Amino acid sequence: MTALSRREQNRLEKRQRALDAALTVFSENGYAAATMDAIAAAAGLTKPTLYQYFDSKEALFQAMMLVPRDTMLTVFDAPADTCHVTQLWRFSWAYAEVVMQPQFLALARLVIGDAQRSPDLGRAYQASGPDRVLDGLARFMADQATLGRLQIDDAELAAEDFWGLILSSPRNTALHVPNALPDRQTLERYVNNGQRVFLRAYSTKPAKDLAVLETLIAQN
Amino acid sequence: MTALSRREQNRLEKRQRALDAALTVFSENGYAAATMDAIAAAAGLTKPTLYQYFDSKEALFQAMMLVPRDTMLTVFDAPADTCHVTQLWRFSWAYAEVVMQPQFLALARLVIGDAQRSPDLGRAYQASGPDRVLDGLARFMADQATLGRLQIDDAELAAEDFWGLILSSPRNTALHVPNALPDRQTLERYVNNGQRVFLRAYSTKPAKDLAVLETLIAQN
Amino acid sequence: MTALSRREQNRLEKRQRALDAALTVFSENGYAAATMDAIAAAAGLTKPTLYQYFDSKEALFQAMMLVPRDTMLTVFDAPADTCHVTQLWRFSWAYAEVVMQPQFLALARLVIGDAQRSPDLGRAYQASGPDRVLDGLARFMADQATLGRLQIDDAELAAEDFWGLILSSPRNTALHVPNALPDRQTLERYVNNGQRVFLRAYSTKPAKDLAVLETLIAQN
Amino acid sequence: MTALSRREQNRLEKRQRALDAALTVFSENGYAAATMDAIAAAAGLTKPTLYQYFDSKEALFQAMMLVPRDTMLTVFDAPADTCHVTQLWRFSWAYAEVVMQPQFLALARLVIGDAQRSPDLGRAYQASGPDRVLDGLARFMADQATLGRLQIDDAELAAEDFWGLILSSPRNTALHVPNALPDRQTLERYVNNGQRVFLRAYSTKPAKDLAVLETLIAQN
DNA sequence: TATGAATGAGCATTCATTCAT
DNA sequence: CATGAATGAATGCTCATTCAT
Repeated sequence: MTALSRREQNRLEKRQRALDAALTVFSENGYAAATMDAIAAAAGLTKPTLYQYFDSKEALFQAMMLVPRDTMLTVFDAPADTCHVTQLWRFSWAYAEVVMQPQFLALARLVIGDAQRSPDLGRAYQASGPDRVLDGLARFMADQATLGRLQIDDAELAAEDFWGLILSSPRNTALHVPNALPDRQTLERYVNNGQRVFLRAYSTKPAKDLAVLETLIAQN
Repeated sequence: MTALSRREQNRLEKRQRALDAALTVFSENGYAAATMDAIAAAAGLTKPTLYQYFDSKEALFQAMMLVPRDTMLTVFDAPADTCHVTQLWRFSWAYAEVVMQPQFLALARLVIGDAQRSPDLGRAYQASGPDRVLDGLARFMADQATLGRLQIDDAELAAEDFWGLILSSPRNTALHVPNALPDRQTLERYVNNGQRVFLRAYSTKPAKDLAVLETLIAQN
Repeated sequence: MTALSRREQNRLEKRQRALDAALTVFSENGYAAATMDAIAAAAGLTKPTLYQYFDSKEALFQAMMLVPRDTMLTVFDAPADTCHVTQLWRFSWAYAEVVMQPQFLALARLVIGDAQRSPDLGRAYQASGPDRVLDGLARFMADQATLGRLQIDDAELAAEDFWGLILSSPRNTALHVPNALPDRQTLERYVNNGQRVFLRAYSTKPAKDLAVLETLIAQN
Repeated sequence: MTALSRREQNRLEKRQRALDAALTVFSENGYAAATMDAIAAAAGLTKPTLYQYFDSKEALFQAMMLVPRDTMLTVFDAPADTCHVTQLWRFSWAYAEVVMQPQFLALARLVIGDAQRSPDLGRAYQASGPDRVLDGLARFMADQATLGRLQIDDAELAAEDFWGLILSSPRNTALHVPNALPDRQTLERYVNNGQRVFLRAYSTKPAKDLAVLETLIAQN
């Protein structure tokens, strides 16, 4: 199958090691303070070898930034038939688990910290990350409105409300204060509360939906 | 009064120029890529003079970061007698106007970008900025609950919900994409919608409160 | 005959390609700025292969420099019977055509540019190039003096005068200003004038010889 | 007078040291192989200080190249009244002494060696050095033709002939073989011979002029 | 006190050269 | 044999910081 293996495989593995090392070093030091020496060392490569994989510091940075974009998008693969409360609940946790990962937070810090220096990067991140997730969520909201389950004027705003309710607070704190990730319990407090408030404001049958939500919460 | 002026005044003015220049240069380049030469030039000072005011690059950075914290706190000076919808409305815009200022966003980007490098800074920022504002808001929420106007279990969460609903979305986008501040209309869309959703979920008299809100919106 | 060909031939061809590429790259960039990568690429070889033919950059450079020396010497194959004016005329143009070739000029620039760094190279070049040509020319001058056609004290000086009169000027300019080779007409101006002046100073029958020269010039 | 001295003087002196060091190091190694470290060391400066005087290696190189151009031009300050043979004799030696200086030869080697890499440099050198000297010489030739002392068709060519006769040979050799400058006697052989040949070809009164020349030669 | 002029340490990048395949 | 992939050692250039004036 992959006949050209060995060499090719070796290259890919080293490339990956370089990208991982880059994430570590860049996020610990910021773009300018990160040195290619440090990245090479962290990747177990020599500097010239590192340069064989990436033409420049900037190129390595860009490549590293591209990696996790897609990951974020896998978040919203909702199986369409289930009850909307369950779907929101699943989405909430899928997203929370991606977004609150130390690596993801580190990346977000990098993007934000360098937004002024490289606006393209920030724009690209926004477009390919948050915007796409919100799009998916907005489509879901619109569908549920059509089905008469949610009472929604502006699906886009509803999607943003949902995200703002479940994750904005812990994520902001985590962005400011690294190494102080909320524990599971704290995170549940935010995420579950966010869903409750959302349903109170948007559900066409709040009492019933809230009951379903509490069941889901109790089960996990 | 302050007879020793002249010299003293001169010093203070230069110090201020240095701090302003620091904000400009740091936020345009990030900590590591900002040079003391550039800051000195922007302040109209020579480098050694700059060093007379601040012992090191780091010290200047820290000093610069301390400046605007207090500003943020003035945001929540609610006159206690007014109707709660009005108070929330006033708070919303007071906060929005501070938080969406280019300078404030630039600062936040710096804090976030350097959170890993200087965790103390991030922690201090969180404690003296967001946390204090949320404290004030939470106290207000608790009061309104006591007065029977809002139906609130956890005042702290309610405060965070409010903030998450009115500003998390535009602020996040603005953090990622500088030089693309939302115009007034866009900002209104978010802020007004956030208040509506909050009242739907939390008000003891949603219909009435929403009507008040719409009046407020219409008047401005 | 050369039964071991194939392999051997292949090797020789690659060696030649390497030498050609070396001339191109070295003369375009100078010794230090030329990279083995560039030479290998220009030769259509990989670097290790290149190293199989030449032990080092320096060795390749030296080998390349040896190649064209002999070429220069073919210049003075004067058929002894012809009239001296014709012989000088033939020599002039034979030499001019070799010496003003872009490749030759490029080589000369390399030798001169690296004379301090590798004095042996410069010495060898001088000995095997200019010196040998001048030797041949000086012998010719001595012969013509013996035959009573030229009035010569010091044949060596006469040879150098001849060369200085016909080519020093355009060659010096060409050395300083590459990509600005004199066109045929300009070159004729120098070369023909040089011969005229030489005959005026050295011929025992200037009027007659100059007439012959003009005929030669007119015929070509 | 120069009140701003001390500092200013110090700066100028250091700048000069840098330029001298540059000439030494560049001419010993060629442009690419010369390192800024070596130049700084040779100048007794640190690298950053060197960079304060010259923005880049290239800038330093260019500045260094500009220095001696003017020197070359002082060569042809002929006092107009003297006999033309004497004037030519003076010019010959003035020029010979400039052109055969080790420093001048080193510079010429640099220009030639880098002509392909920086054609502008070569062009500028040609224009401001050789071309201007030849211009002066050609004007002199034209004047002498007018005065009936020399028999000249093309003054420009005559000037080039003169230069080609007196100096092209020793200079070419010196360019190829550094550290082997001709001694005074050898140089006299070329320069004096060149003048003799020139007068034989160009003088309207060869016998008389040659006698004058021999007197001049005998006196020195 | 303010400044022009240093400096030591470092960083991104490149290159001649050599293995492992 | 030839190749892709390494690497150690430089090199040009910059910057935070400090003197001498």
